Amino acid sequence: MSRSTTRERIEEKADTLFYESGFEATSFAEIAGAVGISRGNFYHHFKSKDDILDAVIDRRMAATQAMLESWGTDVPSKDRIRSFIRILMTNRTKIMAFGCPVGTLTTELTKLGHVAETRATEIFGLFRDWLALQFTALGYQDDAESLALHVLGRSQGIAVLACALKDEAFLRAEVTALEVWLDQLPDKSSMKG
Amino acid sequence: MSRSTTRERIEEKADTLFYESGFEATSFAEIAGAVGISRGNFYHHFKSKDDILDAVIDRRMAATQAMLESWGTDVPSKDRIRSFIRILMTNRTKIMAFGCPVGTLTTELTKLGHVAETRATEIFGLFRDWLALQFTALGYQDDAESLALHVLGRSQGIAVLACALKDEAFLRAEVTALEVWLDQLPDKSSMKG
DNA sequence: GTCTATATAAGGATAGAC
DNA sequence: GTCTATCCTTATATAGAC
Repeated sequence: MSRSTTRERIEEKADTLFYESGFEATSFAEIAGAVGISRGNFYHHFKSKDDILDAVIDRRMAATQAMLESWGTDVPSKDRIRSFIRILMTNRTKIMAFGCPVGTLTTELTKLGHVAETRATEIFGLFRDWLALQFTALGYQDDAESLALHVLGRSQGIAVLACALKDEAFLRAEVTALEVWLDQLPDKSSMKG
Repeated sequence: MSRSTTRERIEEKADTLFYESGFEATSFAEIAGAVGISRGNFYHHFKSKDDILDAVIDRRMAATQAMLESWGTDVPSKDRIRSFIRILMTNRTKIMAFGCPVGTLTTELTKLGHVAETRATEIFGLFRDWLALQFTALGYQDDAESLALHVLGRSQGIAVLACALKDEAFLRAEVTALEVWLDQLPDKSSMKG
């Protein structure tokens, strides 16, 4: 039973700062200040800024995996998809302030031409594959991936615009619209052969 | 008949670089290099980096206005909305490489806590108001703004995900889906009273 | 209006004492 | 494992010659 290590605390604060201020705009000084250590100590735990970015992406991958698993396998597939859509509501305050952590990071890394872009995009891959699994379970074997990307795309659009316009009413209305779309999608899983 | 001034050429190159590399990651040296002038000359035309950002936003506002006007008033409203949706197809190469210029700039400025965020968001406002006008013309007086934001949101989502995944098939499929949604929206403009 | 030279600050990264 | 001190580079911005 160990309390969190310095390395973990650095990852944690960097994760938050990268999300709220962006990767490039976040300096070592700010991370060090947030953790409460000196800049020099920093390099005992990470060898470069790219190194900590890798660690943050690892963290987010693991957190995403854990979240998807927490939504279980014993509930109806539509309820699991609904859990995904509801993230927008649960995290609405942060989303309206800073956008979606996944979308905004990949966008930034793309513009920077950063090598970690590919790894950041893999977080989208986790959501896509998990959603595709749910749509497959609903009987949409051939369209599972398109449907997964549709839900993912709609969610990203809601996050971008809700953040730009600081419009919670828009966010709520679009989440409801997406849930209605899901409700109306026929469950084909019982139709065999 | 004057050829483009140095100031105009700076705005032009800065506009492109801010889009492709991001505002913060773009240095004066890069802009100066692209224009073919020295860094010192720069400050004869703009007093700061924020000053050029203002000019770039002005440019984009004007370009947006001009584009919306170019779509005319003498064609059916649905065709005008379709013109908006088709931007995603027309600009698909750039969108898949760098995302939507409006969405990515507002997102970045939000994270930077930059004062120009509000002005950048006004570009979304131009699209929203113009789209709302078209939906009003279709007879959706009460829902015009929600419908406008729905189209704007869907478009932003398509841009973010197509860029992250570099997936043109996804972009094409979602543009088609949005056009189908528009086609199926009943024209209520003839029902008076 | 354009240039070179320079001021000033900040950021990433390293060395070495404790 | 943490600190202070320092190096190197880059960035914004200014001064002043041409």
